[in-house]
Amino acid sequence: MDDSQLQLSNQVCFPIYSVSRLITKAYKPYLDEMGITYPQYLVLMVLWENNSLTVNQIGEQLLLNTNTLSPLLKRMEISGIIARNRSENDERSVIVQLTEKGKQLKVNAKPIPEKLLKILVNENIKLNEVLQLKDMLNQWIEILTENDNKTQ
Amino acid sequence: MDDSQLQLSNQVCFPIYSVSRLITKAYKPYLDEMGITYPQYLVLMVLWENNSLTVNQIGEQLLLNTNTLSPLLKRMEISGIIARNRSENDERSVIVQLTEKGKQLKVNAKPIPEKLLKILVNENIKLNEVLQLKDMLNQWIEILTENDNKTQ
DNA sequence: TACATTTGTATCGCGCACGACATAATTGCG
DNA sequence: CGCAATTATGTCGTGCGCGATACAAATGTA
Repeated sequence: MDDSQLQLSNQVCFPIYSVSRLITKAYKPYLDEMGITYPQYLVLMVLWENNSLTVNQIGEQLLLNTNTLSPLLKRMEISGIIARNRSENDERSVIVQLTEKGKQLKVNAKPIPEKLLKILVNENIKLNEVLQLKDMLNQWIEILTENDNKTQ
Repeated sequence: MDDSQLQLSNQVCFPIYSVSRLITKAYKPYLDEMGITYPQYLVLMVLWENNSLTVNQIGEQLLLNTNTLSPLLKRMEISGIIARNRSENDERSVIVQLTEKGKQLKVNAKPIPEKLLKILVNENIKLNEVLQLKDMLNQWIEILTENDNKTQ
């Protein structure tokens, strides 16, 4: 393995880091109108599909721990888009549900994915390349999650 | 364009966000030994190639603004791996340089890229796919940076 | 039934990111 | 030259991410 290949992980990891930040920035103008942030948008996407979830269940889908989610959900509760209630079956669990306002935001959010796609797909980057990328990233999520579990 | 394609941007953006965080986590055990964080590692990589740079020059390479870099560089100065000095030519500029300790860290960092690559490349993800991904991400950086400049 | 263990959530502290804004040095232009 | 505009850096406030830790509820087990 030559030196350029040894540096390859840097040559891939840094672009992922940058693109991730740039994507969040690209979403911002649309999310600002809705009064939410990108991580809050992710939470909403999960809740629009599953009206009622515990904090842990949201965390499993977004790969986030409660030390990130708890304050984030508290902010979302304060802005009136979700409600949090202790489960009656299991007093440890907190049930997160959309408020009417939270449900309504789905309408505002609908045109967002297409707008982003129009930025990301062009004459140089084809749709099928994006699909390939998606599959590869999902494989990396598996690998890296497993690696993370081993390291802990 | 059908509904599944409309959701495609979400299906790509979220994995990028997750993989970015998981990669930072994967680097952590190695960087912890060196007493640095992932963003600080990025700064060091730039400085190992260019012994003396202004804050802005580092920011151009890492796509970070001074409101992120200034406090980050201050922490790196406190931990003794870089030095910051006002330029004599232009009193506005701050010259960032590696200390002896900062230069030494390059030796410790050398084996890291290979370790990461061993995690990221396996029987399912081939090296040439990673190279393809790298090119695509760099194109996205261009597109998204341009988009960001337009929006500002 | 006692008691250790596990589970679900939350708090704390620190280090980013970044928008908004401030300040001083330099540059450009009439 | 004089002064507006630009440039380089920095501060402040807010919102993540996450390791370490706390704590109460539930579970398992002798």
